[in-house]
Amino acid sequence: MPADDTVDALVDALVRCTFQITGVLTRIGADNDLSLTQLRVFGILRDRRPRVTELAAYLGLDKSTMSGLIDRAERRGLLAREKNPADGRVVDVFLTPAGRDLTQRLYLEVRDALAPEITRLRPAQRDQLLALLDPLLNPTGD
Amino acid sequence: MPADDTVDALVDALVRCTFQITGVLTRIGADNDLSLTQLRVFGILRDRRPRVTELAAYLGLDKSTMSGLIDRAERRGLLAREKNPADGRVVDVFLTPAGRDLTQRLYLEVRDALAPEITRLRPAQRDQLLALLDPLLNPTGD
DNA sequence: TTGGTTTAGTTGGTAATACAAACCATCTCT
DNA sequence: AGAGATGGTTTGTATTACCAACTAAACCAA
Repeated sequence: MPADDTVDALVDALVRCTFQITGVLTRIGADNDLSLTQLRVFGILRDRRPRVTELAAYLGLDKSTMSGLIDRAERRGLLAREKNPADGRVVDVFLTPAGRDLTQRLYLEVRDALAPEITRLRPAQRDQLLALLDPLLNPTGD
Repeated sequence: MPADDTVDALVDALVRCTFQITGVLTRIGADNDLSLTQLRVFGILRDRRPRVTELAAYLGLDKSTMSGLIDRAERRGLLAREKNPADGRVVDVFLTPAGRDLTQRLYLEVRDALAPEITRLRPAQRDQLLALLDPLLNPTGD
């Protein structure tokens, strides 16, 4: 692994960018009484209906952690559990209408919070950035 | 604020990128018995010697949270407190040699973990990405 | 079909993270 | 000197997170 200043600078920029966005997300979560982790849960449930273990795997958390997280959100009426009819051991998790509303609101808040930074880029640059982030997100090939 | 699909896609990509990198950082932290927050603490102390409140402000945390964080790391000999000679109320925080070593190792681990993704970009693209991230990080002007 | 194993999820125990409120020490300003 | 502001710690509580132990359901083998 050869020393490469650009790689170093990029690692630095990516990490700082990560913390900056995490800060925004944490703040928006806190405004809605949600932790960052719960925010992620809602993000995942937006277009999925996973079982508990799948959800835990997405988030890199233990099953038991997942149980508690779901408990608390369920008590608040934001999501619900349902036994999987095909396999009695499995519990599916999904958003309630209230949870869906909240998720939508959260998404708009995040969008509005990040928009000022994004619109600092010219439209052509936005497309460029999108194209550059893609290979970082999708480990296609390799 | 007009609807703009590119902005939406970019928000999505940035958030996913954030969680992906957070995952990497969390794993590296865990391998070294450090939480993500502690990782950030070490990152900040790498080239600073802040007072407790400054550190808390950087991280967006309460003073009291900071106290505990520092306590635990201090007990492990990774960082130290020192009364500020100019103002008896203030406590400065800084890395011990052991903490400095650990921080350096962590940095290399992060670098190695992110390098594969980065080297998927051609060198010219890396420079481009760096240039595009810059305005997101530095709210110059506005 | 019965018995052993694996899989899915919950429960209980512990440590770390995080906040708020109360508190002590020090500094600042009048 | 005394009142108020500032910087940190302490205390109490909820959440996050892990591990280990447990229960229920499914699978598999003989």
